[in-house]
Amino acid sequence: MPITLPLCPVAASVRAKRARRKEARPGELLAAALELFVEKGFAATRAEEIAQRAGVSKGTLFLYFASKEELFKAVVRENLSGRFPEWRARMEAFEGSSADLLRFFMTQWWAHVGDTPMSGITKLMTSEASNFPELAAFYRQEVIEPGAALIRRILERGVERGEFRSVDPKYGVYTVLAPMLFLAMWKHSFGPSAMPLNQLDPEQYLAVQIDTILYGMGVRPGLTATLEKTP
Amino acid sequence: MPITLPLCPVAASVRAKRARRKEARPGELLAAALELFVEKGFAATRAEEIAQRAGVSKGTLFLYFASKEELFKAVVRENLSGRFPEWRARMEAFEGSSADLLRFFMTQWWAHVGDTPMSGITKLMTSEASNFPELAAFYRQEVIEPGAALIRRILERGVERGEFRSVDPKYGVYTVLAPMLFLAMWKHSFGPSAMPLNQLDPEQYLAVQIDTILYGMGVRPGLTATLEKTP
Amino acid sequence: MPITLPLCPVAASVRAKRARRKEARPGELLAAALELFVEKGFAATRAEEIAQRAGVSKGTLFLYFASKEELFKAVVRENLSGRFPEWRARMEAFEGSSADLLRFFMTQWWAHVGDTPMSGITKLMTSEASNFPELAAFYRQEVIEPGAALIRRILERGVERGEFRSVDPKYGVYTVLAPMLFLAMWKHSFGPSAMPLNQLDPEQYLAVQIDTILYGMGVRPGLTATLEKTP
Amino acid sequence: MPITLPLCPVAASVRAKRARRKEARPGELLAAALELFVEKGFAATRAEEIAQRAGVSKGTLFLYFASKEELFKAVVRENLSGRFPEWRARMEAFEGSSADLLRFFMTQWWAHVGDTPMSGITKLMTSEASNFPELAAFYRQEVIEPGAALIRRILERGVERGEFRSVDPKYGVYTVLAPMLFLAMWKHSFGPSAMPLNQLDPEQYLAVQIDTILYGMGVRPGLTATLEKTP
DNA sequence: CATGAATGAGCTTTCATTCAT
DNA sequence: GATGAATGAAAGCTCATTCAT
Repeated sequence: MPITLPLCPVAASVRAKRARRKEARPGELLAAALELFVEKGFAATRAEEIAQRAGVSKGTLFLYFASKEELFKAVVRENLSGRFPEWRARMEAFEGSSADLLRFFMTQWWAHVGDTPMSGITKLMTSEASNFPELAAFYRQEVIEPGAALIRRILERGVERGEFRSVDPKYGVYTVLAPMLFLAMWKHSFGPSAMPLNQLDPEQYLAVQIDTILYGMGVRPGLTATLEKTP
Repeated sequence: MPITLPLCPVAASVRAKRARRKEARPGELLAAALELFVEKGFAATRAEEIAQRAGVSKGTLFLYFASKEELFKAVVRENLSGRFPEWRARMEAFEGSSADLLRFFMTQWWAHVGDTPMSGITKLMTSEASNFPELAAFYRQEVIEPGAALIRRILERGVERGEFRSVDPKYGVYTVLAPMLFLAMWKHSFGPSAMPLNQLDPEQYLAVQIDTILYGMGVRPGLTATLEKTP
Repeated sequence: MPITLPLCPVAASVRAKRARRKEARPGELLAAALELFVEKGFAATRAEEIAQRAGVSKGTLFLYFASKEELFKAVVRENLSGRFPEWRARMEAFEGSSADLLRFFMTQWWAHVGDTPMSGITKLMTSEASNFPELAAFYRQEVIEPGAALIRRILERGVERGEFRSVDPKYGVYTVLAPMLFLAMWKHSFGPSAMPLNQLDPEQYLAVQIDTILYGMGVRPGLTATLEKTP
Repeated sequence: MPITLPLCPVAASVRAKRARRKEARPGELLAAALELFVEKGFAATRAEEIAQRAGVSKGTLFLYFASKEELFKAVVRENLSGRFPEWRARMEAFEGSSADLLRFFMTQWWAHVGDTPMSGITKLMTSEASNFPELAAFYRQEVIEPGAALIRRILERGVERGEFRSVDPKYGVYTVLAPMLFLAMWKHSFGPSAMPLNQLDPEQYLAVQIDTILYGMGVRPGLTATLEKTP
C-alpha cells in the first residue's frame, strides 16, 4: 500500500519553516531600513537600530547585507529600480492620449512612490548625494536615468503624435520631474511643519501641476488629441 | 624701578590682534559653517574643519557656540535674509506685463539667490528640516511664506489684469516655487556629479520652465499681454 | 500489514552516508585546519573556512572540537610525526663519510619534511609558540629535542672519525638546525611574496648552506674523508 | 635696563611643557606598541591596550598615528629602518679585516636588535607576513632588502680583498642571515620553553655560528687576513 | 548527529566636547 | 579669552560559539 507524499513530512516542514524564516529576514530588514533611513537619513541611522526594528541582532543584518551601503542599495532596488521594467511596460502598453498618459504616469508615481515611504529615499538621496558619491552614482544610474528616460519617451510620444508642442527634449523632462521631486522633498521637509491651513494636498497639487504642464505643452482641456494650429 | 610694560611684546601683539578680531569671530565662524554645511551637510561637517576655515582653533568654536547644533541654528538664523520688503517693493513697482514680471522675478531670484551661496541655505534647510523641526518651522515662516506670498501676488496680478488664465491661487504658487527649489537642490546634489552630457544649464533650465509656466498660464509668446486670442 | 522501513529513503541514505563518513570527520577537519593555520596563522583562520574546506558545517566543527584552540592543539598533536626512530636507524646504518651523511640528512629532511606540508607545522608552531606555551614545550620535547639529538650524533660521528674539526657539541647543532628552520619559515612567510629575482631556490639554498657548514667543519670538497691536510 | 631673555618666561615654559608632553607622546606610544606587538602579535594587540600602556586614551593614539598599521610601520622605522644609514656608514668606515667586520656586524646586530625587543618584530613579521601583505612588503623593502644589501657588501668586500673564498653572492647572504633570523625566532618561540640545561646562550650561539661561517668562507683563526692558497 | 541561522562581545576608527595651560 | 591635547561614547563590521530544528 503506497505511502502518500510527502515522503518525509517532518523534515519537509522543518526545512520549510526554516526556509520561510530565512526568506522573510531580508524583507523585514529592508522594510526596517527603509523606515529608518527615511526617518533619520542614511548616516544618522545606526545599523543596530535597523536590526532591532527588524527584530534581529546586529550580526544578523550583516548576514544578509554585506554593508550598510549595500543595504541601502537593496532598499532602492527593491522599491524603485526593480520596478522600472514593469512601469516601462505599462507605459508602453498605454493606448490613450499622451496627455492622459502623462497624467497616468504622474498619478501612478504618486500612488506607488510619492505616497509611500519611498519618497523619503528620493529626498534623502537629494540631501545626501554629495556625502555618499558612490550611492549617488548608483541612484543616478538606477533611478534618475531610467526615470528621465521614461519621461522623455512620454514627451516624445506626445510630440510624435502631434499632441504636444515641440519642446527641448532635455529640459522638457525637468518640467515633469521638478514637480515630482519637489513634492517628495516638501513632504519630508517643510510639509510637516505647515499650519493646517497651509497644508499642501498632494493630489490637488499634482492636479494643478499636471494641468499647467499640459497647458504648457499646448494641450487644451477637452481638446486632448488636437494641437493648436495657430501661427 | 618700574619695568615697562608690556613684558612680552610678542604676546601683546597677539593679544591686540585677537582683540581686534574678537568681534569678527562669530561672523567668520558662521560664514565658514555655512559653506561647509552646504557642501557636506550637517552631520558630515566636522567642527574642527569649520574652525580651521574660520582661522581659529576648535576650542574657540565652542566658546562662541555651545554645540554644533546651536551653530547650525545660528547659521540659518543669520542667513534669513530680510530682503523681502525690498523685493516686494520692486515687484509692486513693476510696470510691464505680468508675464515679464514673472520672468523678471525668477531670473532675479536666480541672479541674487539661486546662483549665490544663499541657495545653499535653501538646500541645507530642506535637507535638515526633519532633524531640526523648530528651525524648519521658523524658516518656513520667515522665508517660505513671504516668498510664496510674493509669487501669489504676481499670479493674482496676472489674473486680475486678464493676462493669465485663472488658476487655483494656492497651488499655482507651487508651479513657480517647485522649479526654483528643484534647481537649488539639484545644484547642490546631483548636479555637480553629472556627466558633462547630463549637465543641467540653470539659465536654459529656467528659460524652459518659465516658458512652460507662462504657456500653461495661457500666455502665448509674442502675445504677452493678451490671453486666449486663439479660436 | 507492516510498513516497510525506512519511511524516508532519502533521509535514510543521507544518514547512511553520514555514518560512513562519521569517523573520517575529525581527520578531515584536522587536515583542513592544518592547511589553513599554516597559510594564514591561527588568529586569521576562520572556523567556518575550516569547516567548509572539510566539507562540513560550522556547527559540526564544534561538535568534534570544543573550541578553535582545542582544534589547534589537536592539529599540532596529530602532526607530531613519530618517524624519528626510523630516521635514527637510517642514520645509524649510514656507511659513507660523515660529510655525505650530513648532506644526506639535510636533503632527506627537505624531501620528506621541508618540501611537504609538514613544514607548515614547523612554521605554525614557531609562529604561535608564545600563544600556546604548553603546546610549544610539548613540541620542543617531541620534535625539536629528538631532531637535535639526531644532528648531534651526526656531528659527533664526524668528529670521532676525524672528519670534522671539533666543534662545541651543543651549539654545533644549531649550525645545522638554523638553516633548516630558516628555510621552513621563509617558505611560508616572505618567500611567496618575493619578486622573481629575489626568489629563493630551496635546493640551491641548501646546497650553499651545506657547503658552507662542511667547509666550516673543515671538510674540503673532494677531500671528504680527510681533515686539515693543508699546511 | 635690559630685561634678560627669555622675554616671556611663563608663556615659554608653558609652551615648553606642552611641547615636551606632545613630543613625548609618540615615543611613549611607540615603546608601548613595540612591547605589545612583540608580546601578542600584531593582530592580537588591541589599540586600546597600547594606549593604556602608554598612559593615554584610545583616542590619543589615533591623534598621533593614523592607523594601527601606520603605528606598526612607525615602530619598525623608529627601531630598524631608520638606523640603517648609521649602520651602513659604520660598516663602510670599518678598517679591519673582513672577518672582523663580519664578526662586528653580527655582534652589533645582537647588541642593538637581537637582544632588544626589536627582535620580536622580526619574529612577528616572519610569522604574520602572509596575513598582512602590505606590512610584509613594507618590511621587506625597509628592512630585509637593506639588511641583505649590507651583508652582501661585507661578503663582496671580503672576496674583493682576497680574504673570503668566492661564494654565490645571492645565497651567501643567507648564510649570514639565517643564523640571525633563527636566533630572533628562537628567542621568541621555543627558547622560553627550554629547560635550563637546554637554554641557548645567544652570545655563545653567535660565536659558534660566526666561527663556522668564517671557517666556511675559508678564513682560518689566527690567519684572518690571508686566504688559503692550496690548490 | 548535523545543520546553519542567529547571536553579541570585541575590534578599529571617528569626532564633538572638555579643560589645563 | 584662546588653544589644542586629550577624552570616550559611538558606529560599522567580524566571527567564535550556540542551539532550535
